[in-house]
Amino acid sequence: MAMKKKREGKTTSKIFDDHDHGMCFDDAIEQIENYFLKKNLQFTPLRRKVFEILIRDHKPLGAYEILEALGRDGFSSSPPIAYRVLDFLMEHGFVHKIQGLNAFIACSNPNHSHSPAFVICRKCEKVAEIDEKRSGISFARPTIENFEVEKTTVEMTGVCTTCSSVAAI
Amino acid sequence: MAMKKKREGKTTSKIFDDHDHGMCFDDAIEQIENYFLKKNLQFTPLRRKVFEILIRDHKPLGAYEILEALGRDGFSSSPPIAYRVLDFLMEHGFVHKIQGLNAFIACSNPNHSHSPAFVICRKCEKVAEIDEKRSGISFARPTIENFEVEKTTVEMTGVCTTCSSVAAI
DNA sequence: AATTATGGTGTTATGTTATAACATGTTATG
DNA sequence: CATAACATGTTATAACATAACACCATAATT
Repeated sequence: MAMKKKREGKTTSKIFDDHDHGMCFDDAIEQIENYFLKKNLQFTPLRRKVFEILIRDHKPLGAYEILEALGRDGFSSSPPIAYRVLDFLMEHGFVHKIQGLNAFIACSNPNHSHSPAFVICRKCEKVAEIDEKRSGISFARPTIENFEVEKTTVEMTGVCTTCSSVAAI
Repeated sequence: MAMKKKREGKTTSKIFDDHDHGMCFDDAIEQIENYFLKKNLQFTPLRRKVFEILIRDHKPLGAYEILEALGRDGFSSSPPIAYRVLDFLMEHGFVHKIQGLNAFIACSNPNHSHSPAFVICRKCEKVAEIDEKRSGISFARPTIENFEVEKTTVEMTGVCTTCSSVAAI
């Protein structure tokens, strides 16, 4: 059984790590707890674990990678388990799907805009979530005649400076 | 064997059909022929057929739907056939992949911007390709510090007025 | 002309991602 | 208590995609 690809990063460009990860982790957990409490939603052990797996790695993980991690931690690891929890967390904005990678990532700033954009390095597969202001682009809920936009997906694929400085491909 | 979903449209909102399809078809074929000629690329029967299937239906088709159509027309219908041709046509900008649907669509305006945006009705699954000016959003090749953007994916999912006027879900 | 390289297509097998359908337990509500 | 709503578990399978290798045609090289 061969693995398709590795999702491993090397060192990173600035855009990918301009934050204090310890704080990010604690903050994120606290935020999601508060949110669930306020909304009367259950932050069950399974949901917590899935979110922790994602926020801990702080990188996009495929559903089956999450399942493996769940299995290692004593949870069930049949596919629907992951997909259901991921759907739930996505509904509430704490997880996003990176379409270009078929992978999932914890939201960097669940308080902020809910029209995030992602910058994806196709070499190291690191992903940065940016908001409108930072990206210099405007895309949230544009007005389209005869159409009600509910969700906007923006993904920018390319190469980070760290990877481009390493080798040419 | 159950089908997952149908990709069938009903009547449409303006944004989805503001063009003359007969002209669109002929134009598109002519454009791609000229392009291939100019670039010294082979517009083989298989490539032509795949493009025709897509431009004829003028809606997103899954790779396996394309394969079925190829099979009906006497071509091989094993998966790599479709994926290879689709990759080729995408490289040259005549086909786009709709990430949100895992489907492929012929490019509406191969001459224009190569940073298209797509408007996708989640009910009828009709897709419209729009360019920056029309969408009122700006996204092509934005400048991101420490990152070289190569490709930008923009997909707006929602409900078209035709579908929203039919029923509430 | 023979040789080698390149490009396009065909085929088998398998990898990877995602969902349907149904079962079981648990908590909230009438 | 009954029942509804929600959360998780399980089996099976659908849907999407690629690896690896085979074959043939045409072009470039010797």
